[in-house]
Amino acid sequence: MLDQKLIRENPASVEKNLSLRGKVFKISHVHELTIKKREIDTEISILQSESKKLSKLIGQEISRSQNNDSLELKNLKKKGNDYRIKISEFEEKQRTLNKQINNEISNLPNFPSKDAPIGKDESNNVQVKTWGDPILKENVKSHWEIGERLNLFESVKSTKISKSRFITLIGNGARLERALINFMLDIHSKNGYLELIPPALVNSDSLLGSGQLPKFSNESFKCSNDDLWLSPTAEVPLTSFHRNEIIDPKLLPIKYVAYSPCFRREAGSYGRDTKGLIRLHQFNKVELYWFSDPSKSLTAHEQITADAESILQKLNLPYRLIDICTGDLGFSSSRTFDLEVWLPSSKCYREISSCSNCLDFQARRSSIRTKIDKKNTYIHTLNGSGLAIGRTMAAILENGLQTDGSVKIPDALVPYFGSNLIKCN
RNA sequence: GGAGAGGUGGCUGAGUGGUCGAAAGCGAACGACUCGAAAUCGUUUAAUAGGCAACUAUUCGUGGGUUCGAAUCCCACCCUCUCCGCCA
Repeated sequence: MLDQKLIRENPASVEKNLSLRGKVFKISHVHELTIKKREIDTEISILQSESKKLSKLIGQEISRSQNNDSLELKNLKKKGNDYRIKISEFEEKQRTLNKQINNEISNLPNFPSKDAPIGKDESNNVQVKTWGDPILKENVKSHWEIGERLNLFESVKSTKISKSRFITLIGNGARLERALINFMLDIHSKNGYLELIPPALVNSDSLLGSGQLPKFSNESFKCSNDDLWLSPTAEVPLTSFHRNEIIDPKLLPIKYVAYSPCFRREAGSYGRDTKGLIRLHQFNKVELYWFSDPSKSLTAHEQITADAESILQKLNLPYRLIDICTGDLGFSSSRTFDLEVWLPSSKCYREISSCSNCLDFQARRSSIRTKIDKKNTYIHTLNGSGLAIGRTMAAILENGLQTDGSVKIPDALVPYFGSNLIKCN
């Protein structure tokens, strides 16, 4: 959520900042509404003040005179009634205005950071660095072919259970998934993150707080009988874990690592990544999350990204770091570094982690503050996948494929998986 | 799902129509006493919006309503707790 005061006082700078996203944002309408609201607020405040004084006077009058039916009292009450009617008229207007303003502002995305590369879409993203040596061989089997051959997962049967884009993990596939989750949780815990397993169902306020609602209701699954949604990412429950709180500054930064299943409708992605583990309606993810002192979120952003990278390095998976350009930034983010892992079969890097600094955007939506110099100040929130489990498995299968069709398990994962090889039957 | 109880400031908890934004206690901060500390005493101690400030307004789960005036009365909803039932 952008600062309403800023919209009211400096609409030009708001439009200018938003336009970095490569689209035109017209905020003149909200701007007018905020000014109107301000006038009405003042008007109401004055009326209430007078009405309050009058009520006190009536109270004093009654206790003094004992005559509850005097003409004077009747006149005073009549006057008070006039106030009440007038005030309720203004309040009606105020309610409508508030609704309109909230609607419009909660649909506005965060400002891109000044440090983010300027660009229109993903083609303008900037590669910052690469790590490891990508395998460049012809005819490398895709991870779904490998998985099918080794009987690690099953998608056709899963459409019976649910529909397309769901998967059932089997045997070593299930075990590898479990090993990856434990491995990542352990590493991050050792690095100072507190482990959480949050609810997988979240209410509308939670989705609003982290920025998935109101704009992206189409991208999450909704429970029809309740105000509950299947959480698309642990970022949602983690943000709301501290919603409506004022956090003791001594506790900052708060760092959480959370395992959670993630559910996404993937509307509009028909025909893309239809096979394998890359794009599913349900997938597992280990998420990193920081509540940071506002003055320290830039270094926090570097740290959270490095923490996500450390998993790829320990698994010895080649990857690159991408600085997302202003036009490709997610709704709540001011700056995002994507980690993309090398997939030999498609000879390209695929997103496996997204590390974002949302500054005070989510904190304002969720009302999460801390005391700085005795003033309540919105904290900064950062999130990063550390990592998406399914995509990590895909990368391990393709990068670890041996000439005999077996798959080598990265050394660091062996203690978790219990074997250094997935053999062909 | 059935029956009951309840949601008040950082916490405990009083308050059933009129200076109640709210007693009291705890906690916290500051000061006095002390070489220092404990104890004691004194003062202070909610948030939000607007304003440079004085101040004004709002907020007693949420949203409506009654009234000149609502923490207090009415309606709806949400949540929590206890017991029973069901259940991993």
